[in-house]
Amino acid sequence: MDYFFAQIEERENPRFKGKPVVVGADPKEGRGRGVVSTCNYEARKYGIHSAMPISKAYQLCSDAIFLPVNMELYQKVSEKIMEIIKKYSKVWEIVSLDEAYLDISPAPSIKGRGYQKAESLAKKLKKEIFEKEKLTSSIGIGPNKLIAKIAAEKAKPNGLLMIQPNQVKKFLEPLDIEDLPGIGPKTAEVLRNLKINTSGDISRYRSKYKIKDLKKLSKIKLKNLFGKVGETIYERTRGIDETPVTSEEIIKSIGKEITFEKDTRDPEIIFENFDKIIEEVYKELLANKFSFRTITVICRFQGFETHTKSKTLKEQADNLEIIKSEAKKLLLKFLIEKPKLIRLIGLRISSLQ
DNA sequence: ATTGAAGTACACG
DNA sequence: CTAACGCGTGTACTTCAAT
Repeated sequence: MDYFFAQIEERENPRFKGKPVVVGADPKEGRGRGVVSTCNYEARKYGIHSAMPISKAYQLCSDAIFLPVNMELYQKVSEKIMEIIKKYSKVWEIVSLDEAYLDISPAPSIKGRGYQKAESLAKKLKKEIFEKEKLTSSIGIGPNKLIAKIAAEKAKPNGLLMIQPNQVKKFLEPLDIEDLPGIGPKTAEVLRNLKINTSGDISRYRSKYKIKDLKKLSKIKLKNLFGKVGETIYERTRGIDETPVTSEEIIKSIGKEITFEKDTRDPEIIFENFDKIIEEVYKELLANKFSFRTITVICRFQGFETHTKSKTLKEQADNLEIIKSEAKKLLLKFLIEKPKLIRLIGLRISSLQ
């Protein structure tokens, strides 16, 4: 879906259309501590984007319409859209509230017309979502999930982009390395510092590293630099991805965390919030009828220094009292061994069953 | 040599 | 001129101890 949260807000309140809309934390006149969840394209003209600190977004455009995240609403809309999407293939995968894959590979017997069929299905799907939900979407079509995802990204907003197997190389090579899923800021920085494309050709004049340049690195080199991720990068730069489209999802952990309005050492504030977090995690655990074995407490101090402490029990447990006592022991350890002000506390349970 | 626990780093929406 | 930095979840890696 295109700029999903902000687009829903526009739909619910048409007065917002044409104005910059930012969904996320409260900017509090520039002192807010949160980030932007999603913003519309008008807001993007000011340089605002997802995950940007809300204080910076406020600096860039204090006149924008800043809205809180109404997750329950987005969840409901998402469910309706996913019901539509699922009708288009038995093989589907929901990735997030606003993203899904469909595997519409034709049976081998009717191969050949696959991409034409895919394109007409995609047009129909976009149309149905728009008619039923009044929201625009973008679809990428490709020989695998990797290519479909990048194509969808490039098609935004309200677009459709189909990349057939013989077009994959030409499609990928001119893209920035950050366009490749799995290459985040850290990996991109390490790659930039390799200066792979300063060997005297025209690439010297390009400001950004392209996937074409990345392809000069051997699989061994990438493996040495980034381990397993490096090998995946090697495959992906060549458009290779065999991961299946699958709807089975296994929850591996449940957690909650909270950032305080101000960094604090006040035990009232810390423990009141921690109790709340424990209750919420426990509620989630009950809702899923899980048991757990590992409890992890997260503590972020002033200056963003983040640590975890965890305890794995001898046996599976599903009891609130055990979470309470073990989690508090772990949190107390933090308080004892570090005198710094605390920015965030969190709790996660894992080894679920 | 293998396994598992604890802790960290990074990615993504 | 620079820094600003949520939340929930998953994967992978390192280190160290126990089996």
